Amino acid sequence: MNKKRRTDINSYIQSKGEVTMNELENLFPQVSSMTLRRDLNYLESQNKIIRTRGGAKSIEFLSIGAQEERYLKKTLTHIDEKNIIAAKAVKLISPERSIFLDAGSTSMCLAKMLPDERYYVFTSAPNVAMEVVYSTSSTVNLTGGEINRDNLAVSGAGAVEFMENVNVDIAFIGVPAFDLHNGFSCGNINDSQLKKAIIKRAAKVVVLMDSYKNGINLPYTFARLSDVDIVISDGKLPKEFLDEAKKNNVKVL
Amino acid sequence: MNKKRRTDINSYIQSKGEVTMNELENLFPQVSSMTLRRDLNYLESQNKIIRTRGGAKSIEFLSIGAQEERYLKKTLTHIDEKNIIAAKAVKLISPERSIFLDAGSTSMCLAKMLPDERYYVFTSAPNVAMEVVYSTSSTVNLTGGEINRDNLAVSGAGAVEFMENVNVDIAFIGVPAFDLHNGFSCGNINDSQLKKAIIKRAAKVVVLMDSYKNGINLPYTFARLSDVDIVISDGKLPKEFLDEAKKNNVKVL
DNA sequence: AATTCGGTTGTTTGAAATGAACAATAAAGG
DNA sequence: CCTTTATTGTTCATTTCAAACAACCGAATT
Repeated sequence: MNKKRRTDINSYIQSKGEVTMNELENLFPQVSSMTLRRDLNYLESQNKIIRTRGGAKSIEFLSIGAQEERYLKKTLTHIDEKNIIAAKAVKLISPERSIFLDAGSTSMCLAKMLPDERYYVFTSAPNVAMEVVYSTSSTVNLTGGEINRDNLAVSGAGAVEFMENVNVDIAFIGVPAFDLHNGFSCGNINDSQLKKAIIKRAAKVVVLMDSYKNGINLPYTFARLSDVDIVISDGKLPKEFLDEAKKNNVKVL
Repeated sequence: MNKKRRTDINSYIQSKGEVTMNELENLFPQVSSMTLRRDLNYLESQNKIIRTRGGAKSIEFLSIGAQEERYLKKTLTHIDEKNIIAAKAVKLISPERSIFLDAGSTSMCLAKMLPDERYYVFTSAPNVAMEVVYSTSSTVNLTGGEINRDNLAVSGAGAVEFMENVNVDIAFIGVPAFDLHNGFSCGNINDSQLKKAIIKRAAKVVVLMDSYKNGINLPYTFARLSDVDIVISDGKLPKEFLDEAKKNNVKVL
């Protein structure tokens, strides 16, 4: 079995949403269509895609209902960068640890990549929580409060209080905006307070930030560079950022 | 175009997850397979199902990954009864009200039926919360705490405390078991405490109970018949239950 | 090096599913 | 009652499919 071909086919389908046999045959002229069909069947058995007449569709794509499109758009922008970041982040996690996963599409990416082990997971996002419950054997805790329609985060007074009483080994914080002068900021006061509370409680603070977030300002600063331990990005951050990080003893991956 | 046939086909697919053409042909012997195929294509164009070779699959179902199957099984047992119950329940709800939706598959059914209005929704289930966020314009509040893998309920001390501070006009409580002697009971102490707290805070308490739950005992009683205002069931409850309900001034739908 | 073995890939082939095109039927409107 | 339009049924050529077997590859064993 050619594993690479199968993962290639899968990523192609995941990025395009669907394929036809003809497409695949052009894409992989070296292999026979029977083999491609076998690959599709395999991927279907793994619940990655579903077979249709003359091709296949991505399950990810289908599972996103019409109403979710607004959120979907955000999920899909810069998806490659987010996958890179999440792949780096998942390496920092080991079983039986207590981890916090923020709300947002990058964290969701990370949640999907978690190996099926037992962790103690805290999160403020119901979608992340469900993903972790389903795909790992972890204990999952969710902060309570009102759900923000934009990023699906639960926040508010209750959430802050909840997080003030837990110890986390490693917290993964999504970042809506960063600016050298104002630090990490976001557009919602509740989210900002929750992030602050978590950063205070976490032994290690890891920030997930794709390079498009750099140079943007939002109203509420929740952390400075000096407050975090590791910044994970996609390798396209400018030199000034890297210098400033080094000055603050922050590792950049 | 026969609209009823198409909605029938759709609900059949939604409840079973998938169909084959043969199945449909047996189900609708009056119509030709070409027509059925046309129906499937139509439903696909409406994003209700996706066509496969020799049949179709529910989109809802696909979004449920392999790991979710355990929960899925519960979702699918007695699905008709649950739909009947949810349909009755949704009639009790009007816009701008503050409502509580319990965890569990019956509540999830109810959530899916909510018209797109603005409510103030409180729930202890992240899947219910997401459904309501996506399909209505409501303000959605989630209780915090640990997620129970069996029923996807968030419960624990935090959840109880959270619910003690809110006012709900109408609470829909799912029931795992009922017995004339021990009242409504469930198998988890945390869930039981949360249900108790909600019943205390709700102006009107509505219990969603399919008839299969009658005559079963579980360790933790969270309410007596006299504590609730309305019991919604599927019309298959025994006379003794109805008598007892009348004695306690409980309406049975 | 030759042999064997497990697994993957290619080819042939008959069966199944599909949709186009046209015929039949039902429904709607004058 | 006739005309028009939409839906449904039937036939049929085309496409897609997987079973079965053959060929191939690579690794382990002799």
